[in-house]
Amino acid sequence: MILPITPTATHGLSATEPGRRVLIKGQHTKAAIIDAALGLASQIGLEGLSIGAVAEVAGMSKSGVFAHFGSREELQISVIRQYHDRFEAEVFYAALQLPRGLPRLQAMFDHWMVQTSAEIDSGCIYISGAVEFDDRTGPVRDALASSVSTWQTALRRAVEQAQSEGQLSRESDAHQIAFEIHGLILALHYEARFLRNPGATERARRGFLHILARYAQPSAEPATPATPGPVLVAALPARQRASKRQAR
Amino acid sequence: MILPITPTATHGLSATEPGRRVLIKGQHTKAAIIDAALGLASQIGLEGLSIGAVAEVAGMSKSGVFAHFGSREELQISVIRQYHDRFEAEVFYAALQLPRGLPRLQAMFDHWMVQTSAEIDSGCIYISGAVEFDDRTGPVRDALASSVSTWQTALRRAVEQAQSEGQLSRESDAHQIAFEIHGLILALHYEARFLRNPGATERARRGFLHILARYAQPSAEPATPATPGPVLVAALPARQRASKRQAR
DNA sequence: TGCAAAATAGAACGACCGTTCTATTTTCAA
DNA sequence: TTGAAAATAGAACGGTCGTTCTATTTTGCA
Repeated sequence: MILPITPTATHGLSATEPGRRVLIKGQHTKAAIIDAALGLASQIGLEGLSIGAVAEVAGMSKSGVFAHFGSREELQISVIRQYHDRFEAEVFYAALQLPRGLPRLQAMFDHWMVQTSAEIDSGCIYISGAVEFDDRTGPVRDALASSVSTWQTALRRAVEQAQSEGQLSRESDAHQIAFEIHGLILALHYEARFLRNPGATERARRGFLHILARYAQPSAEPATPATPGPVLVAALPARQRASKRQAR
Repeated sequence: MILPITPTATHGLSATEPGRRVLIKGQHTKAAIIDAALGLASQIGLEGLSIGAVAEVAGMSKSGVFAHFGSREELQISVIRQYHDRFEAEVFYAALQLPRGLPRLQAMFDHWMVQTSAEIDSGCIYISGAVEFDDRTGPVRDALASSVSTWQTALRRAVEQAQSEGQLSRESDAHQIAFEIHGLILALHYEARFLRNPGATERARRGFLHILARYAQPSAEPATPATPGPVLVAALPARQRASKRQAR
């Protein structure tokens, strides 16, 4: 999956010959700045990102940081791009190792949950950013929306594959299923991070199983949700990792 | 339902005798300021609330606005209290007119959806505020969290009543159901307000019906919750007073 | 009507912001 | 080793912010 975000000078092939590159020092520094900025933005939001604060964390001067980006917006976009890459690697690519259909969809949700749970302390810029750039326009909002949309499309495709595999009802609406899954993640983030309610993780996991049960194969429509029993809960292995590296 | 928010000088019984009060002009002004501030905070968030901007909207001087609150935090808290009252009236009290159990729960969700849909343009401070005050402490966060918790408790109680009425499975977890409903509202807000995806409203509505079906009492009529029709929504008179004190 | 109290305005403060400009230091190919 | 280019620092700018202080106007009971 290719990023829809337009790449800029980030990718570090340095001049002279194409093919031979020496990572100039400035690019190491820039990467370090972006890491620091991502950490900061996760906590206080993209809007809270001040160049002075980033400079302090990175151990540089304001103007030193600024020179790498040319504007605060470009710094914010770099942070979004970095988050996109990380999210893609740890949630999307990691799940691609499993066979398409339900296992892959389950893995996507699991990794998404792991990511979100890790962000209960750090914060998620896909969520905070959505609130901050609700009614704004411009390149930062565009980068954010495009990044989120890419992920949503991938998730929806996984649902559709589970339908083609005959594991989810073909009559159901993949958009609808993705929407309900997204709601679980948002509720998890809200209740765990803001309200500090324990148990939110387990509720999100159960909610996912409910959705699967609700849309499970029986071609018949809604009504009886296939599994009348209590919760059916942790039926599947709460997490399965084939080989890939752990999230953190 | 009593606000858990500690009341301050807002409630306007003016001096001399208790019982006789003349609404002094300052209190009218203060109410107008809070209205202006709520409108502003809905759009740009509680953190974006600047006294200068509020003053401009209210047609006053910065110091004139400031004098009514003594601090920006107190202004923010006043805004939260005002939103709380409005939300309570239009979502909670309005639903109390319907018989307890499923009809009332359905009405709560409907009014919540109406409220949220109206906020697709204006924004919802329960959602934006949660992101802004995630990892902060202090009175503003406390007021916000307390207000949200009050509503969540009311929602959960409505679920429990539907269980006692035999309309939802008694074995199911009311907390879990409320969590899933909350997720739908959050997803609606995210997709409609940030991503501008059409169809989010319909998906939230369907998701709610799915939840009801999933937790329906196996014995009673499942799947068809009261009114299968499209909107059913703005049926009730958006507000009623007088009988306030019920609720428990 | 008078007059204290309340309400409001206006200017100024220190702090932080993004950005610009100018030096200085560091890097690295020739 | 040299020297141009890249990287970084530091000071300063205009702007906005919450808040304070002081002065003026408005209010509403006696």
